[in-house]
Amino acid sequence: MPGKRESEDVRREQILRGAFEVASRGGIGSLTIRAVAAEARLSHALVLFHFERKERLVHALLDWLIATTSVLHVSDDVARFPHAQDRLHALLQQEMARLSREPRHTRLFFEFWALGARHESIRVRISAELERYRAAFKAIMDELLRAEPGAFAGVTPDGLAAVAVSWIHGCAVQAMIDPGHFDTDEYLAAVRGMVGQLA
Amino acid sequence: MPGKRESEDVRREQILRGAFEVASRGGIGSLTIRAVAAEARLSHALVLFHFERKERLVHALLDWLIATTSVLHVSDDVARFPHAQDRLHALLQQEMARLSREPRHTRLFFEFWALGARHESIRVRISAELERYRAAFKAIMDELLRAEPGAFAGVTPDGLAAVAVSWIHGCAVQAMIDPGHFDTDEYLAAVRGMVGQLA
DNA sequence: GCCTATATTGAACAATTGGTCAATATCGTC
DNA sequence: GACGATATTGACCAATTGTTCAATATAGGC
Repeated sequence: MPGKRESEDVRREQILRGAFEVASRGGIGSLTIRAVAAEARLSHALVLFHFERKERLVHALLDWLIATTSVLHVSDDVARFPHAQDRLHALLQQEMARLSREPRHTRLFFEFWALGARHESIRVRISAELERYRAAFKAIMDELLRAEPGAFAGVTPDGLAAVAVSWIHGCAVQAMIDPGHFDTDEYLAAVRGMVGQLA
Repeated sequence: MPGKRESEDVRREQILRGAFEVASRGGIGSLTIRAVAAEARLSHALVLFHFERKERLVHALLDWLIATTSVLHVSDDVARFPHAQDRLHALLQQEMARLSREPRHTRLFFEFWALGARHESIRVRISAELERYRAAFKAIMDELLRAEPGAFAGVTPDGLAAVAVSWIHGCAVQAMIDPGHFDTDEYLAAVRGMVGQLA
């Protein structure tokens, strides 16, 4: 009764897409081997054949999620601004646009984030992503402070980078719970006001 | 074989404390009727007797969590600062201190937050809390902008309030995933630098 | 001290779960 | 076209889950 055969890579991708669909629809809590198999139109035994244990499927899904999410990247459009504060603002705008463009990725990512509080292996993966995020902002903050040296005693690039990450993520969680009450443009205007005053 | 009797209020509180302990230890996903009963040293049937359905226990736990969490309150220590920006900074410091003082409450709250993305009843509860939070900051931002009218074109109190909430929550989620890499003092110094420039 | 109301319990149920395994159809190789 | 390797499957298992229910011990009123 076995159906058509397929290569390992194709099957894994097919299963992971099913897993994303299931987890995205009902949360990680609803992610079961059988639900994933049904979504991918496969037998649940085949899912276990390719991923061995559920835990590994979950971990593979996190990797897949990070890989398929458009990672933070300082695009040419952003990089060509001559002033550091303009680049910062453009980067913030770009990231906020991305979060609202991929709401399912964003929500699922935060679910993994919460899961990471209790699972070491997930925590290190998320933590690494967060670190990359901070590093990207720190680079811009470095320039921002170098342009106006000595003006902000005690304000470090690391501190500013952490603030920038807060903007993105705090903004994401607020928009996640009630998109209606959260005005992106108003928010960005306020941030621009602050950044503008900085330099 | 029934054990000692107890009043409804006492039992519910006992069960909810057990539920918090279980959910806080292993996440909402590990919250089962039997685990809660074991934690509270009761039979699992008694838990259902008092809460009828698991769904209601979960919802009651969220209410309990919000009620027992020291809610945002502009204390006298904060209120007596004459300048709005000093009050804002003191309030931010107070809230960040609270988040790290009650890490288990904070983590569980964010788990409910994620759950709210898919459960209407939970979402409205969380959303209401978030709204109260924003309103408290908006009051301060109002004063802040009134002190310096016309200086920030397009910057609204609502926008600034949303930014303040981002600071708190973005800070919380960063500290949640890797407390080691997150320096609270450095963060606050950066925020102070921005707020100081604002007015 | 009895009696009633009910808080409390263990047993039992069906459903769902992750995981194993032998049977089998499919595919590339000869 | 036969063959061997293996991807694929349904059946099966034990554990856990939420929920129901009859039995029972307890506490308060008489």
